[in-house]
Amino acid sequence: MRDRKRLRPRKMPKQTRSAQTVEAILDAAAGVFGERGYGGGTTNHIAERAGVSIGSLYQYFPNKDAILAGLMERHVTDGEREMTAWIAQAPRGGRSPQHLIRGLLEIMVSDALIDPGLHRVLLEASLRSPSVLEQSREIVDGMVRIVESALTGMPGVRVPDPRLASLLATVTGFVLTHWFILQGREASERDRFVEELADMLTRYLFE
Amino acid sequence: MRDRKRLRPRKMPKQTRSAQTVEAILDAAAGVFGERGYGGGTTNHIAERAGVSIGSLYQYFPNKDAILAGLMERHVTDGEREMTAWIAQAPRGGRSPQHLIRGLLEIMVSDALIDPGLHRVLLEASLRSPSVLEQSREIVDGMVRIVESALTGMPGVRVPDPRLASLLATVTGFVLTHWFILQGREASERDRFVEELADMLTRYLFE
Amino acid sequence: MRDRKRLRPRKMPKQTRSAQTVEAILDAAAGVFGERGYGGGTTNHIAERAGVSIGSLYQYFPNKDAILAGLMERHVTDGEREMTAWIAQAPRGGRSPQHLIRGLLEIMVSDALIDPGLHRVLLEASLRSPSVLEQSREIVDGMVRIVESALTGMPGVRVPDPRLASLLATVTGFVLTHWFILQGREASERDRFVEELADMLTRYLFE
Amino acid sequence: MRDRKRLRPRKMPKQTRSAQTVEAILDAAAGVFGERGYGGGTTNHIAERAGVSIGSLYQYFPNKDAILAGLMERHVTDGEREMTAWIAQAPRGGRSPQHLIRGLLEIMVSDALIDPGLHRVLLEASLRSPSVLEQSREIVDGMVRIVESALTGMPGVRVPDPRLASLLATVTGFVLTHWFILQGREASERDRFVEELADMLTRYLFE
DNA sequence: GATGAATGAGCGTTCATTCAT
DNA sequence: GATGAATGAACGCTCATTCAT
Repeated sequence: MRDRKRLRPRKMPKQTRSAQTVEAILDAAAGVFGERGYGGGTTNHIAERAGVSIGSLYQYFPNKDAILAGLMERHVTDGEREMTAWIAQAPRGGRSPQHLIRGLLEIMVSDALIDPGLHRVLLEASLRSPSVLEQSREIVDGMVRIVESALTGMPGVRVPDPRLASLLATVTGFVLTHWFILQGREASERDRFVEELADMLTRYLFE
Repeated sequence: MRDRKRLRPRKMPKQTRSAQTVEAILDAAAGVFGERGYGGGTTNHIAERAGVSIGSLYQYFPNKDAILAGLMERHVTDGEREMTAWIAQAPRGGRSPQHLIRGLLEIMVSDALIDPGLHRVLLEASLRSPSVLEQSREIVDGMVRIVESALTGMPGVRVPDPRLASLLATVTGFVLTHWFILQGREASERDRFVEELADMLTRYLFE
Repeated sequence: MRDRKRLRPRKMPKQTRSAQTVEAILDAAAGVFGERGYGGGTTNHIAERAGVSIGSLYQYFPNKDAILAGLMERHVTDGEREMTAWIAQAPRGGRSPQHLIRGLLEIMVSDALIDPGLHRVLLEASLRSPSVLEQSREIVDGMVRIVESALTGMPGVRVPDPRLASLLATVTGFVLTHWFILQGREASERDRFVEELADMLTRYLFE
Repeated sequence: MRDRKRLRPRKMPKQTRSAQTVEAILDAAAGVFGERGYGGGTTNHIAERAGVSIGSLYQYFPNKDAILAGLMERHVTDGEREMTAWIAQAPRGGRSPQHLIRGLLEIMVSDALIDPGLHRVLLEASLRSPSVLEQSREIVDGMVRIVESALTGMPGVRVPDPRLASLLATVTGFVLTHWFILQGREASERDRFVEELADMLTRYLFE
């Protein structure tokens, strides 16, 4: 219940200046959390780095968790858009399922590589706070729906329950790519790993 | 450097009383961390619940993180033993690879079900603290080795690189089962999910 | 390294309110340390006596030692000003060297008499913490320079090395007066002692 | 009143083994306090370094301060013996007062040089604890008596009040040499300083 | 709206000392 | 006598959050 606080920003900034402030705070928070973790990054650090007063920060975000939620939302939107775009254009190229899947995995990987420190914090947060967990669940659900709709109508699909299969495949892709990034291994290893993962998912989903 | 603090217990308890104290502290910590999270659980809470003074707690554990590490180690030992035992006895029954894999997944699941709250904290900690991450990496490595040795010499293995395949399959099994448990879904769903996961891994590993 | 923490105040108080807060903290610290010693005086005691929250205290002083350093600096500034003023006006009166020296000693004595407990703590601190020792060394250096410039150009000076003599005489005056005060002896004794000390220093410095 | 605890060792060790234990504890305490200061050195450290259990330590010393007092007493006895010996033999050599005084100062200096860290702690303690202050006052009194008896009957003494002069001269010698040592300056400087100090005291005491 | 000084509950941890074994 | 596990009051200090200006 303690964690059920509101996570929405306090005001929907419609004016340019407000939007810029929010953006500056989120940028600063990404940096601070990425470098020092969630517990190690203080709201005062964030405000200072954003160039606003701590009072202003609390005018836009009701509490520290809400900053994290804002970060998560902003971060995830791009990823979803990329995935959708990839799926939409893929059939046109007439490429193999394996190619489709690899492309999705690489979107996830490059997404996580932008700022591994921040990713670690976002994952940590989804374990720590029920409300953030809820949010991350919605994100995964969004991705699952994208994948499910892509699967539907593709030739050679072997799984009897597309919903369950989409869930399993998506979560596997999502969690495994992130797990790998957080290990901090080298780029050469990473390609081998992604390739193998794509192979596993392809064999699972297609005949 | 800050995270490189010693996580080893301060003294190896040789006397019965000491061993009981350590055990009581770990039991209490499992409860406290499981209920309130790592950040929310205080060392004084743990000591109180364990029925020892805070001073005694710090006589056995140099800091809060070390309690978590102790918890992790204790928790993981049982799991590894179970997995090894299962693999050792499986061939005798002449069962299918699918059956072997399902068994391993179920060990992981029941392991995580004992105390989901604690599991959440252990996962969270491995994202938060490099030294705990190191420890969890060793744990996964241990499981990977177990799986790799099981794979070697089994008929019908299709993967060219058993080491990589073991890593991928083990991590997938480990992370996905935990991910699922942490979602708090129902038992009926869970069985379907584990079955599907076993199917995916079997198709990946075997012809 | 542990002792090399910053001792400077955290923020230069520019607003009136802040300056008052800093002043209140220093006043309270003088009282608390004087009564209970450095180790016996807690930062919470100081904050309470100052009528500010412990958080505010730490907004102006990064740690406990810094409060002591602030105290030292504030305390010493007055003393130096008095000594300089005395030396500047002394020649005008055409008084004897003995008179000049007695005056300086009496400034030191009355300085120490304002709050003997605080003086004890300041001396103690300069033995305990290298950084405070550094600060006290600078203070002594300041006094030595004042004395040396006074000595230069006075008639009847017999010492060949004015720098060394100033150091010896100043330290002797400073340390001995403080030592005497800390003995807690009576006022009548004190006058005899200061007189004798002045005699010794005069015979040392002048023909 | 809090500081008026008993500082005497709990038992006068007449048996060899007890005496050895006490000695070992004092040796260990000298090392620990010298290296880490009084506050930084714990009784457990001392016991460990002495090779005895913490329980045994408290069998011989009622509290931490008593260890310091024991250290002070042991340390000072040698110094007094040396000073007495020097004074006793000096007249035989028919040496100058200046020579006598320099010898006394050099005893003090070499005394302090044996372990400057420990000396710092002993001085600090005499500022911190009234009971240790009392003890150090007795020590100084002892030295003053030695000096006074030496002064009596020497030719060329110019001071009218030998008791006061002995006090002033002794304290000056004692405090200044210690002050200088604690500055950590170089040996060459030290000789100049002691010479000058001897000069000052000689001019003060003798015609 | 913006500011930033002020708040204070509560944290992890220490260490002199005791006392059952 | 000797041991060392156990004690627990008390410390310095942090930081999310508020609210008077």
